[in-house]
Amino acid sequence: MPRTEIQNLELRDQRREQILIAALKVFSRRGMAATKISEIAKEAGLSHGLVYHYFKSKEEIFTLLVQRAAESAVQIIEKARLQEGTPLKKIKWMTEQILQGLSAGEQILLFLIMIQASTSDAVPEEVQHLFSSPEYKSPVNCLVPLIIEGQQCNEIIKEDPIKLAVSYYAFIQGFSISKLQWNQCPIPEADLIIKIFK
Amino acid sequence: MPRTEIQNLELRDQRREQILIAALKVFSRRGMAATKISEIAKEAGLSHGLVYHYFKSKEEIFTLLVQRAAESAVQIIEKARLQEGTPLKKIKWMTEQILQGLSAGEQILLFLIMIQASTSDAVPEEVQHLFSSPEYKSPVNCLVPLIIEGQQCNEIIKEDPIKLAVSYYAFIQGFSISKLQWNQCPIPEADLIIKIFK
DNA sequence: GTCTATAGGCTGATAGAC
DNA sequence: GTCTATCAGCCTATAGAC
Repeated sequence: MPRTEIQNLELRDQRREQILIAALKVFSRRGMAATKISEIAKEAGLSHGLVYHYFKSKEEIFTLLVQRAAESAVQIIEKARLQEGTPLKKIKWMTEQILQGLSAGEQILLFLIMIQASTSDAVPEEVQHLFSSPEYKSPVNCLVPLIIEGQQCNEIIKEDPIKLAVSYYAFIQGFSISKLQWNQCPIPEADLIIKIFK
Repeated sequence: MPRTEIQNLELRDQRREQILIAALKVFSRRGMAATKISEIAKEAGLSHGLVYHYFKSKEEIFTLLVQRAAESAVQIIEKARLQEGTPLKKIKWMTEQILQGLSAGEQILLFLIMIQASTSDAVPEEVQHLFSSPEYKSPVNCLVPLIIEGQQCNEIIKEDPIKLAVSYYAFIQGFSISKLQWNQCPIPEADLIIKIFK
């Protein structure tokens, strides 16, 4: 009995996801240029030919993953804003979520691919456009309003909010890297980072 | 009149340095794998053949640069220890030096190549050995004694010194990346970072 | 849908002329 | 010391069998 249309569509999505997850793993450790399609295929447990059946090119896969990572970076901030409590409480909550996510899982891989995508020149044009486009909501920009709110209720020090946002995000990105450099490295409590706002 | 032996040696060193500086520029923006020898040659203003006259391979150039970067990372900490004042004053002085160095010059390029070398799997074996060898003095390890000193004179909070060192270094690395992502990004004062020690 | 075989292009590295 | 021409190997992407 042949597969139904719906089953085929499900299989298709499943395979695509399988390849994307494998690609995320390899890209985040080796970078876009050094990653070979054969490595992605091997990680996903299928032939390299099949990868090209589901995706047009290596660049397409990379770009897709970067878009996802960018979305998820902004999402966590949006989630924080919906949280109960004062602005600083929201930031603390978010920091806890992020630090926890860094400890395990693929959350850290999304961070790493974002760092690679935004710091390397050796990425597809589409990715470069993504970051330079005016619509692009950078995590720093998303964070600024929350910081200003905190300043208005005297919870956060009266310092240039952009400077504070950049510093905060630098911390987060720095930790992702530290974790990669030294997998067992101790993770600080959210309070330690929050100090920069006081 | 032919060149003397000494002039030849000078020329040789000069050319090597010229190539190394060009390579640092390209590597730090494109990574080890995505960098082509022809790009290094072009940046240095000479033919690709000549690069191979001075260096055995692309990997050799990359490894050399990483070694330099590793040395310079530790050097700044050593310099700080020789400074006058209390431990926290020394750390503050060092932070000012680093933040200033990030603003311009090739100091930031050394940071970036260190980050690449220590976070990517796509680097020469020698580089991987460098970081995993027991003799390797990581910046975090070099910083710990200074932090402990500060704790002993009640200048620094009684928190796991390794955790503090990791956090400090995470910030520094994170900031290098932020600078690359957004060249005009505001630079915080050293005091803002020092807060994590209080 | 999935695989294997292979074309085509690019790049690291070398050889040899000047 | 410096350059240009060239080789050899690898990797992306495709074609075609099952």
